[in-house]
Amino acid sequence: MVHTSTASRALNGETRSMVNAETVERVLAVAAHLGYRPNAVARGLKTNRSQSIGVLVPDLLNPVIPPIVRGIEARFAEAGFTVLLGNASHSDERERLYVEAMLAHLVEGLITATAHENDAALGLAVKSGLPVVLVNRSVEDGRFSAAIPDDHLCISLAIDHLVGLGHTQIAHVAGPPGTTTGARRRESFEATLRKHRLESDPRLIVTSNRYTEDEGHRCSRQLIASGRPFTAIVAANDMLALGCLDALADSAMRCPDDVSVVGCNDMPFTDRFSPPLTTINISHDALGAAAAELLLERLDSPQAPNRTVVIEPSLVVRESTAPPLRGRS
Amino acid sequence: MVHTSTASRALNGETRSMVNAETVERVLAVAAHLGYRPNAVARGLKTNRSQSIGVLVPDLLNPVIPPIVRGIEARFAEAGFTVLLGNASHSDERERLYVEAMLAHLVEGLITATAHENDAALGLAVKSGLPVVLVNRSVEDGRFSAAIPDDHLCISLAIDHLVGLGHTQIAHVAGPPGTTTGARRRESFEATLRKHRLESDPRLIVTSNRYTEDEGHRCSRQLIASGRPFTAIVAANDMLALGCLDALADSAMRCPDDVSVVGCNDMPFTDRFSPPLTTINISHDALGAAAAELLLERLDSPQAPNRTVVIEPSLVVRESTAPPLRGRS
DNA sequence: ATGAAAGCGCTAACAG
DNA sequence: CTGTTAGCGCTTTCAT
Repeated sequence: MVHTSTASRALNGETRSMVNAETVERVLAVAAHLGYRPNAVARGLKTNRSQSIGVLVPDLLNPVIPPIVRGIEARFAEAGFTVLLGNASHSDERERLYVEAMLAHLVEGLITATAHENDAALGLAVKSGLPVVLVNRSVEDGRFSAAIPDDHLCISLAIDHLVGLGHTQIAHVAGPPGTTTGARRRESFEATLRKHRLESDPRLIVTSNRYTEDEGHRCSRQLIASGRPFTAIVAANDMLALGCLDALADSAMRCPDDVSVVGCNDMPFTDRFSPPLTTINISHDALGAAAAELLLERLDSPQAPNRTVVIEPSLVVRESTAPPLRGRS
Repeated sequence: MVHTSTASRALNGETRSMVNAETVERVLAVAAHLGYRPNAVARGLKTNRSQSIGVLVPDLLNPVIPPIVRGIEARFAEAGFTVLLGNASHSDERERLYVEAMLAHLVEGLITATAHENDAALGLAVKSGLPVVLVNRSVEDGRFSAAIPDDHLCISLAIDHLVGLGHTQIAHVAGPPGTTTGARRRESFEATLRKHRLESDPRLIVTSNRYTEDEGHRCSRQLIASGRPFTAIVAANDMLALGCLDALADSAMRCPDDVSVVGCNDMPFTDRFSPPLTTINISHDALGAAAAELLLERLDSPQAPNRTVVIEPSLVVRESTAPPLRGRS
């Protein structure tokens, strides 16, 4: 027979060295025989380490989210952590509730893809001393580590491509200004046009309120209704781009013959749309994996300074872009 | 001042009635003031109720999975439970690891979309006395409650539609035989053809090994190579249908002119494919919600008999189906 | 190298 | 109605 503390030491890899090799073997054998499973809850209570983290997402149905979650989850599974998932459904209230629940379950850290300005839930997490890493979206202050795409490069790849095709009248359907992706891509849009010495007409920039097809549709209609000529649209993401395609079809404008469209994200099946969408590929898996790595780093050394990992996007040319037709405006 | 047990009783809705209303108020006020958050881990240790459940999925990147998870998660969030998510990546080993981890975290139940024949992880969960509910896929024994689509209706809706259009030579790209969706849909395919008094040619049924585009492609090529004439394909799901579309294009056969294709699931964006895919809509949200309800039921009354909730699918006609061309075979 | 004892934060039984 | 006591299963001093 052997006492519980010895057994505990034998079972735990970190303390195994403290105990006689032979005893270790005996304990392990008996444990296996009994189908003993250490109780993570009891351990967590004692050690304050639940071996779990929280992952908060705005909407699982947004196609960019599952690969991010997968990336996070794969890395943490490897590290022996389980993932508590919260789908905030774009509700601040539910977001807060999830953070509360995760805190109650003593998650050791939180990765969130929900960050937006004045994020109360984030404030709560920080106040409670919970390590937080941002993924996909960031916020402007430096309180967090984050894994984000290079928003500027996303837009400049799109514009460079269009300019290379000969476009000079390029419109932008911008993302929600409360998100860094929305705000930064919009800034980059204007900056990149300037770089190409193209005029940036404010009427050719319409801002969406959400990243949805409907909003893309509404914004594009507004663009068309403005009467300002344009031969290409850069949409802040693929969902908006889809809405653009619909609006063009409504107005009997052909894509890419009359208007080229570039999306962003390269979500699944964009290659199968009609026309197949030219877009900017972002590896959302890599985003998730990088966020996981950042949080693991932070758990390891809580004092380390915040870091931002920037994932580099790439242009994917398909059939929604073509040179502008001559003689049209 | 008031003692911890009184505070505990005041804080807990179930026992609140045991304590003076005025005291309750004082406790609540102080708790709020202190930002007190009950420690779910400690409570779990004492009560053996972790207020969490496990959700095991084969692959988050499969478009039918996120809505299922969302459905489950929404219902359980409402009930005050958190969700531990495990992405098994089609690996039995990882599946087992997740079940172990979830057991260690004392989840109160498990919902899994990974069920397949000889599922070791499921066996482990059952042996450990963990309530398990199956979603999307089922297994043939009666050990589990399950929320599944009406597989037979899925296929008969597809075939009825094709027969209505005039097709008589209908092929089937079947799903993996180890899954109930694969096996049952295949049986239903043969049964429904018989119902219509159509010959079921074994060479016009090809079985895939996984629900992927590639497998759909491979199976369709095999169908074409067989030399047997057919004017329509019923694919066991949309991913396989996508592969069919590709294989037809490879062989310079047009869809729907030469061959009609029907998928199953109505995953996101199927309406935007070229051609837009005729398919069978299954509400995966409802599947998830039903599974959640079944597990909650079970947690409430552990002795209740197993139930299977069957979600009714519906036909969505788009442009990948048309009457067969006359004079062709 | 192992045993003994205490305690993580909470709740449940038992008094009072 | 409220306080006291004990203990969930584990880890961690502290002794031995």
